[in-house]
Amino acid sequence: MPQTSLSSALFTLAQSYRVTVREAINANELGLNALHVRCLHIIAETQHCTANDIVTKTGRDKAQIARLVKELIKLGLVSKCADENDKRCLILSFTDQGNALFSRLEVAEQEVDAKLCHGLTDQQVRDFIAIATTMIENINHNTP
Amino acid sequence: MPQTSLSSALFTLAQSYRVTVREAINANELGLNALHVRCLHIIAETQHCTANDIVTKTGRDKAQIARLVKELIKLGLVSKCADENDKRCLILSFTDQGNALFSRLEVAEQEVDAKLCHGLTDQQVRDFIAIATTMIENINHNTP
DNA sequence: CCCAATAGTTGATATAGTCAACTATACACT
DNA sequence: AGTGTATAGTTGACTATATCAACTATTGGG
Repeated sequence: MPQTSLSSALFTLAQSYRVTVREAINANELGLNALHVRCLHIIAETQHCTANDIVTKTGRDKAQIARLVKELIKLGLVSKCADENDKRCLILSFTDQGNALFSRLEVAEQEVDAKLCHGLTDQQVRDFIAIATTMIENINHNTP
Repeated sequence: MPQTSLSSALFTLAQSYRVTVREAINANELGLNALHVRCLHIIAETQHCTANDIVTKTGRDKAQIARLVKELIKLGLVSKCADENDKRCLILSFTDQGNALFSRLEVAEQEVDAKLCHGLTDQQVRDFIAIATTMIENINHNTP
């Protein structure tokens, strides 16, 4: 299955990636999808993370994020509580269960990443991410 | 919007790419989505292309492809006719209209690609595609 | 002729993403 | 104070994408 053009490489990779993550995650019986996982990461790495932080960092529709967060809460992984200073903001944080699961997730992810990067040097992976980031910026910046 | 991990770079890029292609295509009033476009490319580059060729090259569900092809036919871009030797196989080919549209599409795509690759050298783009291709192979090969 | 395999189609359903309207709070201002 | 505007989040309705399973038609092999 040779890949020639940029668009088809991108499209195929995205598709394969989604499928693989889903498999890895289903295999781990977590009942989460790739976007759930991204949310968990963002919550983990953001100090008093709000739903809006997730919206800006993912570029997704806020309705989608709202529902996603609701699911995470329903699953008992995340809890929200209103910010002292601004009651509009609902700060998201992990429950104990969430923390435990996140550790497991990190392991699963490392496996996917390792599989993905097999045969590539660290430098290649870094370059790849850098170029992808440039492309993302190119797309987002001048959307006329 | 800084991108750190491989997974988030990939995921964001795929999302942005889909949105951009859709915009470019809607802007060109073609009424096609990114997967339609991939199908057209595959039909263009494959000698007596069948629906099944598209399935294997895209990795998508055959039901999805069947409906997609049906749409392309309904739009008058593609026609199918049974293979002489094997009447199960329906060979897909462009109509005149399809050919005309495909040319327009190529122009639109080049614009998206150019936008995406702005500020990157040819070598970087080539490397990027090569690495993406390796990743795709890594994912597809040993799916246990 | 019967059987397993293959190409494609279809229906039902699930998942993901989008749009617009809405509530509630916050902040700025005169 | 009260009024307007911006922001955070929620919800409903909808469209688009993707997946599964059952089905038909055809093929090639015993």
